[in-house]
Amino acid sequence: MRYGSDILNDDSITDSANKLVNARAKDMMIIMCCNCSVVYNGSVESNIDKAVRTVILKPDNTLLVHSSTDYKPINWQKSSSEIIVDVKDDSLIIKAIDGSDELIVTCYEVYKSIHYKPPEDDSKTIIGTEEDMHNSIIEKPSLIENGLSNLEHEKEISVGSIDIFAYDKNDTPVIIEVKRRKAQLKHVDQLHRYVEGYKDEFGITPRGILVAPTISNSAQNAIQQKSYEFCKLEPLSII
Amino acid sequence: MRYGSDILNDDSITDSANKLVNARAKDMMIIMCCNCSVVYNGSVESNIDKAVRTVILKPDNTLLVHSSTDYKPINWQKSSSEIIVDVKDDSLIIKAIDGSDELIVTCYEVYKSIHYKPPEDDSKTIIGTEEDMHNSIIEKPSLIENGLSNLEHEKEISVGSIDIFAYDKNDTPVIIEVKRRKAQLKHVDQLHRYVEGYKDEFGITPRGILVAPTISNSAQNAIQQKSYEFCKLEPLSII
DNA sequence: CACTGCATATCGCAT
DNA sequence: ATGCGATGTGCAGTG
Repeated sequence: MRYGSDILNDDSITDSANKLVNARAKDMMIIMCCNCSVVYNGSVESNIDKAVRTVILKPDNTLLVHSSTDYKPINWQKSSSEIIVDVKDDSLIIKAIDGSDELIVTCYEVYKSIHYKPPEDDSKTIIGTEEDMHNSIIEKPSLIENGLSNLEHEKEISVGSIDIFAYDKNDTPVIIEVKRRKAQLKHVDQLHRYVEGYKDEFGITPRGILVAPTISNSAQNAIQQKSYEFCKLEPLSII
Repeated sequence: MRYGSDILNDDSITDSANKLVNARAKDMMIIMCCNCSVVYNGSVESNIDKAVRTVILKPDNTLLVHSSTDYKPINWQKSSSEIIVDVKDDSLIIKAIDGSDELIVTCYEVYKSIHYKPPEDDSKTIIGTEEDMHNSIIEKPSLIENGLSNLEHEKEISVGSIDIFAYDKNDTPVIIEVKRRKAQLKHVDQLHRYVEGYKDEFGITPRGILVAPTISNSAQNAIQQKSYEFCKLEPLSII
């Protein structure tokens, strides 16, 4: 029963280790179904007990340990890590070290492995980002309101970078903060910082406009309390 | 050459699909090395061209498509999705639908698969979180300063939840915001919101203290400009 | 190197 | 369901 519920041990630990090292030398993707425990020591410390999991070791040195639930790996190390493979006490040990961050995967049995040579590059085209919203507004400022002029993208002030800066029809400066998802309190905070920073730096009180597809009730309250404005804009409606 | 650089096609698409459906019915983890293209339509739209990648389908309906680089999958759908498996035009199609979010993985060839029954639960113990810092402060307020009293954890006010609220030796209210990483401008924003909110709600001006292992220069400037305070605390030093 | 800010962020928890 | 806030957030872009 090759792919059945009984897990068959294909190789000895030594064989698995040799195959792994060979695959690494050829920049291959490595996926292992194995019985393993994991220790992480970094800015936090974590432990997971011995169990069957999926270990992925990518040619860029990313190391992922996936459990049977969730989007996120149960443990991982980023591509900036150094990989050290070793056999000790009949276990296959994969260490991924990134400065003082250390991830150690100890594999007691390797049940199945997949090794393959990945494509050289693997790109993704994506539409509907916040950047797309910026570009639409710059091209067509009337999406926000009529009469906006002298638009600046990513205007740097002392307390950060304003998404879009402009002047309205009365020549009042306008600070526009754009979000691709529902606007929340922290986004009002961010707009508030830019408005206060601009005031401190230039001595003029600008308008503040939060642009997003929707806004939470408390963010709406904060907007009103501070006399800012909200402007509804859907990321995918403007392509 | 079983795990070599030549990728051997194990099964027909129909066989792969049947095995996949069987494994799903048994709540198994499914990993496939396959030649696939992916389309995502949700709050953004994305496309990736046909190439060899790693597809993981978890029993909780998480669907991940991993490329050969990076921590993040190149495409994915969260566990809240519904999974539909189909065969069409000699391709294996996996759809993961979550409301109006739709991820479609089209597999043209399945080179290798791993199916296994995962452990029932797979927990992780972790030390050094922000919550650990909270608990240490509550147990020993002198980590911040001497004379703090009447500590409240997660005190709710109208504009959010204060990590730790207390009174100092002069009975002045103190708002403490804790971070486990380097404090940044947005964290000063957050503290600022709580301080202003408290002022509006209770008519008393509280002190504001940001607690973190380090702080960025601009955050330090903002702290001083607003007469808040910074208190250095390492997450792992207080266990 | 430090720092800001986006992300299909995800995820937990409380209302 | 809505919404806030942490995350070992990761990661690109900028100065």
